[in-house]
Amino acid sequence: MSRVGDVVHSDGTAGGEGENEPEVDWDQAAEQELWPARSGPRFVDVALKLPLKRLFTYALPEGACVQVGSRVRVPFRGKEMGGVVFALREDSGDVPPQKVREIVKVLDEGGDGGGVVLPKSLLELSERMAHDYGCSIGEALDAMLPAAAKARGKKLIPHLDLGVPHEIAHEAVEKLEDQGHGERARVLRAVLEFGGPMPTLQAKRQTGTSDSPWKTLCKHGTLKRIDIPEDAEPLVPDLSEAARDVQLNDAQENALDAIGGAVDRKEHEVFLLHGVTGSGKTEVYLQVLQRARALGRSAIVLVPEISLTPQTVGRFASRFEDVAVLHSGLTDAERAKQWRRILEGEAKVVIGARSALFAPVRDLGVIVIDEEHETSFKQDSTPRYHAREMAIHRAQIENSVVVLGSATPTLESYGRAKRGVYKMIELPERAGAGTQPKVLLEDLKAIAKDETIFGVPVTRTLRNMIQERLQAKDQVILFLNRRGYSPVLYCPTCGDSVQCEHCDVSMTWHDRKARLVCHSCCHEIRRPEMCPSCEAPGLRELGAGTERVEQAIRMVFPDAIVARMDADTMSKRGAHEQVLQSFRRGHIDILIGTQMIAKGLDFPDVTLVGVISADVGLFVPDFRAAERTFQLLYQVAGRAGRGDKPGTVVIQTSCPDNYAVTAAANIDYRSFVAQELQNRRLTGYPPYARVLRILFESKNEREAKRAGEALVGELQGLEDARPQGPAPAVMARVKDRYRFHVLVKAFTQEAFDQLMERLRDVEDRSTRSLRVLLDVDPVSLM
DNA sequence: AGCACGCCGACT
DNA sequence: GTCGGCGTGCTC
Repeated sequence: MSRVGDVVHSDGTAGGEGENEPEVDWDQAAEQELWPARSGPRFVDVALKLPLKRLFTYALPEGACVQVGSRVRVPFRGKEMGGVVFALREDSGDVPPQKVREIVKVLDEGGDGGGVVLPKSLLELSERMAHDYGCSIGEALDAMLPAAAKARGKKLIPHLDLGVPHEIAHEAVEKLEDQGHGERARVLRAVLEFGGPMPTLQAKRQTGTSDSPWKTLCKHGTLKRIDIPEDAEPLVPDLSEAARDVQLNDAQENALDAIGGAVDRKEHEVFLLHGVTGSGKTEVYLQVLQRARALGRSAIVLVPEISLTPQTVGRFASRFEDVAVLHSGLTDAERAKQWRRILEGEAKVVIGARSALFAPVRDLGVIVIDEEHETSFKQDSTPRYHAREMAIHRAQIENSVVVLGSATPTLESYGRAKRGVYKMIELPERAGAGTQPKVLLEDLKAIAKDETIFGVPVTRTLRNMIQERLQAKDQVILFLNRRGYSPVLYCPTCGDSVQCEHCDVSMTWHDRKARLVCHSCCHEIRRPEMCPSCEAPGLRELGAGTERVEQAIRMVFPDAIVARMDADTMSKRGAHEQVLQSFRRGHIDILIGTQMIAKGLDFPDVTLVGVISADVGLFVPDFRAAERTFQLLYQVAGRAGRGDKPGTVVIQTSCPDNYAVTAAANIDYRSFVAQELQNRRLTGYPPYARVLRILFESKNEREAKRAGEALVGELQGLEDARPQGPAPAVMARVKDRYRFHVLVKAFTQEAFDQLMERLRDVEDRSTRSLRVLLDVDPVSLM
């Protein structure tokens, strides 16, 4: 009997009884390069971007050429639709000939014409995704292909170039700054630093400005607008970090040997690179990529969306010539272009967020998944795939190596590595200068009255340490994973708090905006004069968010330069980069923020990190609550002492005995994982089981609950599977819809497969009033 | 998904 | 008498 955590082998597709079940013999498909055959009617099975789990058969027009993987346009229900050819056939099968219609247009002919089609490996992967996550092949392909794979033709891209000599432009920047024309100054500086014609779009994004600043500068002649044909555009312009090979330490060297060896041998293997923060994982990735490139093989690097900064990208881009960067900021046309470059073999190293996994590179040597534990690798809309799992499948198909890197691996990955399904590689020490920071736990239960400032707990220890760092001209990061001013507005008379009228959550008070905001549905209201339930006046702010922390810190340290970074202050494009740049240049003393600042930032002058409260999220009824708290605290702590100076971390908490908190305080992954594995074993959660979640949503509470009950009833008596619920989801009501979920745990692979077979089509139970959603291996129970 | 068909209740 | 709610079925 296979263990539930071992699902990394390909077991083929589900048995198909349907008339045109998407079953393709890929080896055979590869042999059919010469198509069309000389005679006979020809048909193709096409996957359409619909939630329909079957393919549709179309006739091939006289003289047309297609291959498996060609994109086509077909008539469907009176409309034209895009699709992908999934199989070629001699006859129309069970479909009556009069029903079969003809393809309208073939977008990729393939074959000798020099055209390119989707690589077979990606088609196979789409089949895998459809199978594993219960979606249609069309939906899977839709998630894999760029939005506008159709965009073509060379258009002119507007660029900005200096209209005056360098020195004069420099002077102009300063003049503009003095005159208070900050926006114009920033744009001009950006172009100046770019060192050549800069795409107007990029200039706007980087500086977070509108059209008017650059237009004014053009009018004055300081800048001039020039149009450059699409092709000539540089692809990765921002090479901020210099290219140099770093000397690896012994641990890194061993890691490189092991991983690089597998790459050299063209073997499929998965490595878990478990390295403490600052242990130099990135340098290992880079040299592994070099090994792959030296063999002419390609590579894909997946990073969490938030780490896709110019710094990260620059580090990869400066080391390789042929890099393509795929990030969410690209327009459809830009994305399509990068995709095309990759498809045509021009770019062989791809770096990007989740969906970059599907970049159509050939001869894939290695896939790196950095920060493997990040939940952003799981897509939160259909198809709800996990990029880590799909990466392993792709690597199996293409005989490539996967490197999963993290300081705090998920229990799933750690469990598999421990059992030898993955190869574990440890980097136990910080590379280069940094040493692990000293961590202090401050008990908020024992806090004195004068240690609460404006409702924000700032213990004497934390306060003194901030003071010290300010004097030493070091920098401080203060972390609280909750935005807004206060998460609750409560009534001292009756004890109720203001709830969202559409959701079952307290509304968060935003002082700057002077609005009450629901963080679940974004509904906003003005602050009520009196309590909505008892009509008593005098509603009070309870608890603290980053906005309130900012207020308190400015109060206590009036001379410090304080900046806040959270979803509220970072809405403008480019704002993120701008704050980080000022911080890097030392223009900010104290940076306050949410998890946005917890990850990946590398600032050598930060010698103190304060966690205002470690408790946020600890009591969410989700089996991953402890894991997430630990990861977050560990990552934040890792921001301190990255340079030569030693760092200190102060964690304020009401739960100083909680194992997730203490393990993070000791920077001890092992003790956390040992404890958490024990809990997971006792409660029957991953890695000891795989979980399927079925969510039922309806405006009628009873309807949602009943649908859940019906499903649980049907799933009784299965071996090695345990359905539980229905229970209200962590968010029990959102936008007036009641939400219940059923969790099903499968303890063996066989049980899981059986369950998946039964639940493959649960979403079809959706009606006008009831929404049913299937989530395989959920990362959140919200 | 999106759209047509067809079935029952409550209105000008 | 119709209008319109919603369940059912189909799309090559």
